[in-house]
Amino acid sequence: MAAETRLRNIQAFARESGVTMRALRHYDRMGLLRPRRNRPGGYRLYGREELLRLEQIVVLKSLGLKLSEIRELLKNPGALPLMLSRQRRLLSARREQLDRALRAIAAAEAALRPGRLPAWRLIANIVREIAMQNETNWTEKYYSPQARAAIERRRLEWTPEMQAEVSRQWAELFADIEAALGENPAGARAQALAARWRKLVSAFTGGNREIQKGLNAMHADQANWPAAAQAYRIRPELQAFILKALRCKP
Amino acid sequence: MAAETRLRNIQAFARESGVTMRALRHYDRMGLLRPRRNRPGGYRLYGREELLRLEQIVVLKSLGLKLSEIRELLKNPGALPLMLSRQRRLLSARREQLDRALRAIAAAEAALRPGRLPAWRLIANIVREIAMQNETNWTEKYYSPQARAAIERRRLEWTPEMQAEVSRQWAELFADIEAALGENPAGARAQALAARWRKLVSAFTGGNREIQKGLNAMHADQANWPAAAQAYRIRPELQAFILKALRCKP
DNA sequence: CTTGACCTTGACGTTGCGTCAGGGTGGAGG
DNA sequence: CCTCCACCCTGACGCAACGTCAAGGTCAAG
Repeated sequence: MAAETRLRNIQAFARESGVTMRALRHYDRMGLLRPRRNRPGGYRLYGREELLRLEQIVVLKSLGLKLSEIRELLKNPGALPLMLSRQRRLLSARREQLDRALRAIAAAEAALRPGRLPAWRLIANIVREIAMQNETNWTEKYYSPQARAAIERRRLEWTPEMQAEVSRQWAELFADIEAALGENPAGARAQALAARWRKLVSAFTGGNREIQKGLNAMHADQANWPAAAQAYRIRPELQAFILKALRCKP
Repeated sequence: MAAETRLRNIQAFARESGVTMRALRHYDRMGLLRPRRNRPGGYRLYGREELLRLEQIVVLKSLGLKLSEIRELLKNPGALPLMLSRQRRLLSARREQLDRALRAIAAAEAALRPGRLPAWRLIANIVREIAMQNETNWTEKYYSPQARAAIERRRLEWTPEMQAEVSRQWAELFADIEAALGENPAGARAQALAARWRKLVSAFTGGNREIQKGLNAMHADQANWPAAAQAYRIRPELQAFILKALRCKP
């Protein structure tokens, strides 16, 4: 019954701890942090002990743990190592996802900046193109295991900036092809486009024949791509044009 | 009224698009993707057009946009650049937060691995120590602007691995001090601990006098730290011991 | 006509609180 | 003693993006 030195009401405690009153009441109800309820009228009273526990809660919450998990962990601290490694894996995965999104945004912004691509559709394609690099599952159909290993190696070598730059170049190339659609595929401009195309392809394949073969097989089979990949497709008229241009000068 | 080539029921469409039926119904109800409802019986029918729109939705969702934002964006594509930059900033912030959490976990795991720190309290302290590096607000009281700028510069130079490593060393040092509490502060072991302490401090300050002065002021004033920072505190007996040891051989 | 696969809407659960709404408590001033 | 005002309490709904039943229509085949 020794009255603790400093027992505070919920408002004062909230101010000092930086946690809102609502959150404190929430933690109370769910059994995560139970203040004392000595006073008549049912007032919550928080002391030093509660402050310490709350700080542990805040730390664990900042690691992305759910409140229920924190509750169990505080009940049984022995589970800490497991929790940590589980959480590390989870956060790593989340971070990868975030990085992909950031790369995609960077690429899309790069493509928008020159003002040459107001076309909504193309933006979606750029974004996809990057996302594609991770969704290797459905490419199994077209790439040999060696080719996929090579792709994976190359992907690891690329920085996000390089990926964004390449995506930007593809976007520009598509825009330019679109603008040149009516021209003669053997003409100078079309041939310049074909050259850019070859350069970008070899940037992706790294000169690897295996990869190039898979890429060709894939493009020849566009119509049969799974629905999820439809948006990666090159529009038929663009494809026809660039194929003609590429065949002019092998 | 020209019947579209391939109109699918919701189940088939869900399979092909990789989006669950529940999600499709959700998108329908909230006006994000409205399928046709020609058939009697009120069946939802999805065609090629819906597939394209759904793909755009999926892409934007993968960028972390909320469904309501996507709806507005598809209504008004001109807002795309703004949305992208807003989203980039948001995701960057979220990534920083994630990195901090990951660093904290790495440090905590490193401290746990040697099996020398079963003490729950110390773990919390490590975690805090790292989090501290960002919460510079309350350090304004102790550090001069120049010192804070220097701290910020040094923080940017550090890789997450370096931060984790330093945190691990602090944790080990605290554990060793704890174990040596009863010994003579002038003895060989205590002096070795003092040396490690000095090395770690100078690793943090980078030899900068300004920072060191602020750090000293801070530690001298431990009792007055704001509540949110209480967990960073060095336990009094540890502090007393290490101070004695440090003073032995200046 | 029945069966079974497929479809519909409705409603509650999840997570961590924000935000009222309606109503008690407690100490100070009149 | 009464009143006032600051402070406290307990619900209860809302949000985001669906998961997960539940109860009940629809459709093609046998």
